[in-house]
Amino acid sequence: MDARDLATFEAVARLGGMGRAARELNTVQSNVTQRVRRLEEALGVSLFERSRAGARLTPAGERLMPYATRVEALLGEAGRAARDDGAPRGTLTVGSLETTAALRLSPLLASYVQAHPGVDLVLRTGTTAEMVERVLGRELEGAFVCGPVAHPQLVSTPAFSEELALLSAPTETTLAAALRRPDLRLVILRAGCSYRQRLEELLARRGVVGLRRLEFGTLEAILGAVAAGLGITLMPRALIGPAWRGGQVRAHRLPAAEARVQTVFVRRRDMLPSSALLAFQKHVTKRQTK
Amino acid sequence: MDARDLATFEAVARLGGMGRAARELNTVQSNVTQRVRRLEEALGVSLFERSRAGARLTPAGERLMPYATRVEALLGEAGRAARDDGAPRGTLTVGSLETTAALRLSPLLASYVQAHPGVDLVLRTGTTAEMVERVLGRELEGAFVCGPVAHPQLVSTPAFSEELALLSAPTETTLAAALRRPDLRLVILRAGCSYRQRLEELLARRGVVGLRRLEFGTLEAILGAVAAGLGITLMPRALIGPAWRGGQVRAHRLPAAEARVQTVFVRRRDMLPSSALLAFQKHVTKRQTK
DNA sequence: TCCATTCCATCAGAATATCAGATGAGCGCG
DNA sequence: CGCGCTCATCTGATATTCTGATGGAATGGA
Repeated sequence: MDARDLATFEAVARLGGMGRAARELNTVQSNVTQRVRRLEEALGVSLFERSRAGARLTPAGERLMPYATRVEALLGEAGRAARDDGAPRGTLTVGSLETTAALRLSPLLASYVQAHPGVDLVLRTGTTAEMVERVLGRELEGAFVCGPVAHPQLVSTPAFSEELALLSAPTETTLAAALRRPDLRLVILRAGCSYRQRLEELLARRGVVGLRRLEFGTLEAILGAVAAGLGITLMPRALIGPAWRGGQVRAHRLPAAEARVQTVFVRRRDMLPSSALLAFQKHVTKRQTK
Repeated sequence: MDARDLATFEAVARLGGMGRAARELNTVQSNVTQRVRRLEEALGVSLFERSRAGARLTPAGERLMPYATRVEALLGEAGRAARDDGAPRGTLTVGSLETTAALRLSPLLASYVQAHPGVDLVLRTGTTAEMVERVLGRELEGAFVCGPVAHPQLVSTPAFSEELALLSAPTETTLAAALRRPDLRLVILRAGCSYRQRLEELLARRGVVGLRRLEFGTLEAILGAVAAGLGITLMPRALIGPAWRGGQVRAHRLPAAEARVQTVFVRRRDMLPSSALLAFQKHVTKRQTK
């Protein structure tokens, strides 16, 4: 059984059609048809039900499908294992929450790339949900996300511990006062942000629900909006040093149970970490204990 | 990365030379060279150290090797999974101890092949060590061996429980008397037989060591030899009914702790059992409880 | 009903890849 | 030095794979 036939099969099954698979594989449809046919002949079973709408897996195809993905993953891993001689090199693609990147990662990344000049480091930012999705999809080798993460396919290691603070305009002297404002809004970074969810839970416990939201793409814009009295937000206390010191925003302390948030580093359980990733994790741990 | 290149690589690594691999793969040496070269180019690393003596793995090759075997196994399993629709068919190859085959398996096998006419059943016999080796090497889907078996790659399920008896010529009326004979020999089936080992342990506990051995290939020959006073042997009590009834041999009862032996069915942990094997195991369990 | 669209199957020729066999080079050994 | 062993390289024959065109079947809209 040819691995490339299997990959073709996988694409057809995933995309639900031979033509679509051909486009993804940068080839023509007749080719895909031929590969699938050959696979079917080699196995002696029919893998797809063909119809006007496309191709649908037969029971035999359903049984084969998980193997197709596993073989692909294993071949990829084999290549990495053979190439990787223990000296970190190549491209390391990791993800991070925007806030973590801003607050913790810059010095860490700087010293990492300095220590390992053979590595091309790529950092993607996004929400916890997006990062988890991308790690599962093998787009990222790992990611810093808001913990805890419980997923059977992932293994997570604690990276940082943050204390969150609720920010309001400096004119609100207490948390209670800030929450009493009739035109209160949540100023958030992105729709799926895990701090947003946390903030809403936190407010709900205080009887505040159904607030309007303002969404800004950058941390600076958020701080600016809060300073201007447009609303409140939640973010790591350590991140707001400058703005707070300048008196632009007021940080309201929260009870420890609500304030503490663990940032964890997650990676796929079944993917062997590259030397570059191992060195990265070691780097993180070292910084953390220091 | 092509799976066939990987298989070629695996053969070269295992046999220690391209020419030898070519012979095993039914092709010519130039072809093997080409495939290995392509693999090396694709990976960007050298996999073998070539020399007059053959080809030796480089560190990169060592890292790739386990993946090569895993990919091969996974592809084989994929084919089986796709073909196997739950109705037992195809070839089922199992192993068994000679004694277990004689004592327990004949009716079981008969009813199994009757219940599943689509299955070609192959039974290989040998010692526990041989069977375990073959199961690990995927030559057998599973085997009945002398338990307990503790191997991380194997999973074993109890199949039968035997009571062993020590056999001597009918002229020896007691076990003690039988052991006192100066020209005592062990009559055994094969060199690696697990009953032989057990018998020697058993005798050692009674202060009898260093006995000569007689090795015969069939159970009948062993019983004949014991009947003729050539020596003693150990085998399942249930197996010797006819010979014992005929007064040809005498069976000496052993203490329960020494007499009980579990026959277990072992299979590879990481290999998905075929429907034929599942049906077989179910068959065994049913018979056992009946 | 008819036509455009969207699937998949099939075919034939061109481009590629694979194969076998011959040859060459390196090296140790008698 | 020639023999026997290895692997590398080359070449032409063979096989496979790719492409682009064509055809059929089903669907949905005019």
